Amino acid sequence: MTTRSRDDVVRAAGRLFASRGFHGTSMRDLGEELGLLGSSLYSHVDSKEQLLVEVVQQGADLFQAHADRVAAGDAPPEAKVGDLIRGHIEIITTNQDQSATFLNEARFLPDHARDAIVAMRDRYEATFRDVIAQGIEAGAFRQQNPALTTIMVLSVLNAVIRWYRPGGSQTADEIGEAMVAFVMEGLK
Amino acid sequence: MTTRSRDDVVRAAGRLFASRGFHGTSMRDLGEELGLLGSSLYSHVDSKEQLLVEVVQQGADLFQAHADRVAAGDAPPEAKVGDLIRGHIEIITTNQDQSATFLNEARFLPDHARDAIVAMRDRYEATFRDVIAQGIEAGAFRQQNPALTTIMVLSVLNAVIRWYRPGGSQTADEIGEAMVAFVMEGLK
DNA sequence: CCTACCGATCGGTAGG
DNA sequence: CCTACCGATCGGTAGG
Repeated sequence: MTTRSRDDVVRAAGRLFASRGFHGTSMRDLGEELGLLGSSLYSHVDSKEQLLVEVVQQGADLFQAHADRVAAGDAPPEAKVGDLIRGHIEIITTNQDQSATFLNEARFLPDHARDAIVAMRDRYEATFRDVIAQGIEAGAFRQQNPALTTIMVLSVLNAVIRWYRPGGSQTADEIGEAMVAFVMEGLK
Repeated sequence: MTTRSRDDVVRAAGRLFASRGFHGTSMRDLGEELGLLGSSLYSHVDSKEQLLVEVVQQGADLFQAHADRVAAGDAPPEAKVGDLIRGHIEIITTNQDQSATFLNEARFLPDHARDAIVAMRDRYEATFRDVIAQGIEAGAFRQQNPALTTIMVLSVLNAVIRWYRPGGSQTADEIGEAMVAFVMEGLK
């Protein structure tokens, strides 16, 4: 094995934070995962907290970038909702470590970083909510409370990180399409 | 403040495990929460792990007892689904600490205890699935995959622990009824 | 990236 | 329930 890059360290941190939790992972655990000593990690990063910040930020960025892309498009609300869902599932299933760390460990972030992540999550939710509200206004969806609907939709989508396993009975795409069908049925 | 009972210790453990996580809670933290030293806790319990086992078990028992009660009744499947949902939300909203610890920290249980909890959760899911399957068979619900539907329904219900706050804009009962309405719409 | 540490904190025990 | 500890482990640093 050759020498490790900073990115290798962050990626390994995501893996361990996702499976053992931030507080359940020691710097020595992380070193072992990479074949080096815990103390050697400090030539790549300043602190354990910094690793958490970066992994969570990566997760948040993936979701936000995707939502911005969909929101900027000119598709009708119905199509946008489908794209939002498909993208969300794709991100979770292909970036499980960052997604799980973002969804489960963000609460352990230091105050400043946590505030920033909460703001991003709120903006992400707002994107869903706005598109759903537009669909209601356009008459494509039935009358309903867009805020509550958004929470419920994201609950189902986020829970996928809890039960999805690559190589399981359903592919990531199948799950995405099942989620789209499920949500569309609820919206109309 | 008078002397603490073993039950006080378990309850306080639930509070801290729910908010800081199992690995983010030290026995000294827990002692402080109760106004005594960490070492004094060992006159009430054998280990920190034992506390986790008990809190998670309490959570699991609440859900399971409720599901068994509904399943044993002779109401039609449609009514049973509503009762299962209402009870689930009521347990989460009135036992937030045990519910959060059960839902978020069970993965940190020692192997033997975790296996038992996973088995209980599977049985709980099976109760939902069976009632939904009965509803489909009876023609009350549309044709669908009961296993996938159950996962999605429980995803929405379990996520309530993440956003419900007592004294918020919606009462626990209102949330329960909103969940029943949402799920019923999806089932039919 | 390792050697060799540091002070702080961890879960837990003996004895009262 | 406290006093007084224990060995192990924690995040992190200095110096090479």
